[in-house]
Amino acid sequence: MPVQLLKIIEGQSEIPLPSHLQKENLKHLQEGCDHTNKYIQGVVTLSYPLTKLRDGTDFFKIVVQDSDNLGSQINSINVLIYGKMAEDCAKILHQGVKKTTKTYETFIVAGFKVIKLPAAREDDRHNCHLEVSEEAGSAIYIYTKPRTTAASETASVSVAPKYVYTPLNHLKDGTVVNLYGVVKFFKPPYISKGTDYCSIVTLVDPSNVKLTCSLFSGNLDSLPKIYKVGDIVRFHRIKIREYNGQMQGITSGGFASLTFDGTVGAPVVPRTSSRVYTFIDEEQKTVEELRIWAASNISISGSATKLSDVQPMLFFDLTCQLVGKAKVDGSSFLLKVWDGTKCPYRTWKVPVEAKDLEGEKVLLHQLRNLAVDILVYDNHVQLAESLKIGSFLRIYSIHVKQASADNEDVSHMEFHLHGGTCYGRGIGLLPESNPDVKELKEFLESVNLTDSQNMESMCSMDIDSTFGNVTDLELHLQRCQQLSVTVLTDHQDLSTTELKTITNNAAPQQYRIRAKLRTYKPQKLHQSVKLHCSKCNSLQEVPDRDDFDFILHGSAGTAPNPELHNTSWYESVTWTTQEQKQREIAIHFVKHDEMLQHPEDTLIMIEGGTLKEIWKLTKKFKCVIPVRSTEDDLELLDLSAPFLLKGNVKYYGCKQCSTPKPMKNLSSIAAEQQPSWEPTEIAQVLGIQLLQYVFIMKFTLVDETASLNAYLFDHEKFFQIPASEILTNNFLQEKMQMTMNTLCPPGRKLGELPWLECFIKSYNVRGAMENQVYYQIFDTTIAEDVV
DNA sequence: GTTTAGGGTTCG
Repeated sequence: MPVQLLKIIEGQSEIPLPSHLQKENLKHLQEGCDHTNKYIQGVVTLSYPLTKLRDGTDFFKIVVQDSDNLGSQINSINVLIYGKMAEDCAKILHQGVKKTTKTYETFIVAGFKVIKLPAAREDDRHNCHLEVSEEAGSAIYIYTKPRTTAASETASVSVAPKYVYTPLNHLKDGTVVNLYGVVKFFKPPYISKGTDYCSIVTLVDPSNVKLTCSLFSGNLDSLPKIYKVGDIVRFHRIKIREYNGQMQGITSGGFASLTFDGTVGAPVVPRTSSRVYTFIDEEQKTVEELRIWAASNISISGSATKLSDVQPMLFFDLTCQLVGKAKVDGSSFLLKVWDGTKCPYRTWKVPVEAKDLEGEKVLLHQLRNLAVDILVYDNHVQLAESLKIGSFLRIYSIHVKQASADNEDVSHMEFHLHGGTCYGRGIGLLPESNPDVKELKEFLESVNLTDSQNMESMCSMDIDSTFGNVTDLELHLQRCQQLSVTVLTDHQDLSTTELKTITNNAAPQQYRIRAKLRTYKPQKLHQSVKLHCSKCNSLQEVPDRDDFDFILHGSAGTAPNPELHNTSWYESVTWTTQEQKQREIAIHFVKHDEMLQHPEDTLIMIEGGTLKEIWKLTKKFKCVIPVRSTEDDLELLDLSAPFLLKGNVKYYGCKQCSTPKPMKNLSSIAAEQQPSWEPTEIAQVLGIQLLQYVFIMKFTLVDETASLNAYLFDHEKFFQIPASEILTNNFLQEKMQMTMNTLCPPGRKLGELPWLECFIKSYNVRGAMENQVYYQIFDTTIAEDVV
């Protein structure tokens, strides 16, 4: 960038220094300190002729004296100016010298690099010198006093210092800094609600401090070209502000960035839009060091998903080629993409009119079994419309949703890119030079399209080979340093025990361990939910809806007994259905203070209802208890059926340990000041031993010394998801699946699995022949940032 | 010259 004369100011008033700059005393200058927000002020006591270095760079040397500290022993410093700036500076200074005495020049420099000289000086010069070189950024201000010239002027010239980079734990509010960081999270550039593109980037560095930056630019190209978590960025002139008690970065004037692949060993080639940037050996070293740090401190999960690997109820990032696109309606847009692999599930086809579909018809036909439809919504539509057929994309956080259409008996997979930018949801355009694109292109070219009948044999590229360049050092660091995906909720003072020691010891004992989750059972997570009786310690499967339906059918044969209707504590309504086989239904509304309550506060008992009817009633009423009539009282159904339905949860009682009591015991709860209708309380008055929903899983844990199987027995604490709600809540199922994918990412080598810190206890189980030692995980939970 | 967003998944 050419050097510019930025400002000429009349009069003697203030020098227009940026507010973040602070004056630095010469004696405080030290090599290696961050002087990004400091300036040195003095007078130019000596200037040498402008010369050229051997490589043709202009070079200008001056001596600056700190006039406020003349008495100080060291009050001068050499300032070396390189490049176009040297030329401009020489011009201004020498012009000034002609008009006046040189000591009238006030010289201010900011954004310099402090270089320590090899030997101590004998004179009054500083034992460091300042280096400033050519590039946009920091500045030199030269101020000429008015009495010496008719029109005094302050000239500011852009100067490139050798940049100083601030670690993320040293950021201060209101400063403008240069920094390096590893990308921990990012949102690819999207169109903001203002006038610019926006990209959100969260960085970390070895100080382990995070910084989230909001980057804005009207020019897409000037935002950092980040393609994946783990990329390394260098930001110049980012403004630091405090927001909600945390530092935040935001683009300021002159913001510039470089982005590097974060892979250890990959060439250090910056991605940037600016044609001119500084990049020297020292900076290459910084990038390489950050890569090694990141390899063991940043988890890169889910980055390698291919269409052949997708699982329902998951969000994933897909690197793919665009082969078709179509407008669907105002708020959604269709992208047809492929990555050469075949999705193992039936995938949906979004109906669009042929005339609206853009793309090569022949290719689209050839790829009919390989390309998938991704429907993008809302804010992503505009970007999607602008994409060119054939381009390579990374689509972030696609939602895989299992669904079935009314006219289909088999479910299919849908791919949605929902509106908003949560979790980095968005579309990124990858250049052909991207290594992942090169690999993908090669793979796509190897796909034989005439073989489309035999697509099932096609699988994703060998994941091991993708990670082939993981060095021994990196593996070692991973073993030593990687942050755990689980955390302990107690006993933090206990030290870690190796698995081999544990398997050699007698039970019972408690241990803290650090291990990786090699595999777990059941893989189908819904199968991990069981019912547990805390009294007899039995476990049973959660009855399915057919069991309940069967019991309801059986009890429908018993007609409601009219003598039991309308008592002191409930009001009854009955009717007969108009179906072919008539059915009598009675609903008993439990009263409070002899009054009926709002439905959402009311417990009802129902006789003769079907599964569907009962389910509908649970939506409206606080609690539903299915009952049947006997000669002299209402009673619960068989305990294979839920004795209570509340919200989404069916509550069951233990057949062994329950001794059902009369329903009228409920009236004691109804008489409470504000009946809460807690399932535990209802169970208690009805003589029911309540069964608890639990997750039971078997974790195969390994460390460097051994492997052992530990059971997870969890109501809610480990996953932070209530086991009681997982079966009826699609969202929670997805959350649990994602948690397990983080703990045990599919298709990874052992070295790439994250660490888990857990407590386990060993215990003996008496078998017919001998004792067996089992292990159970306890006082452990998923780390906060995992899901 | 200011604003945008300010990470933490879902209407479809």
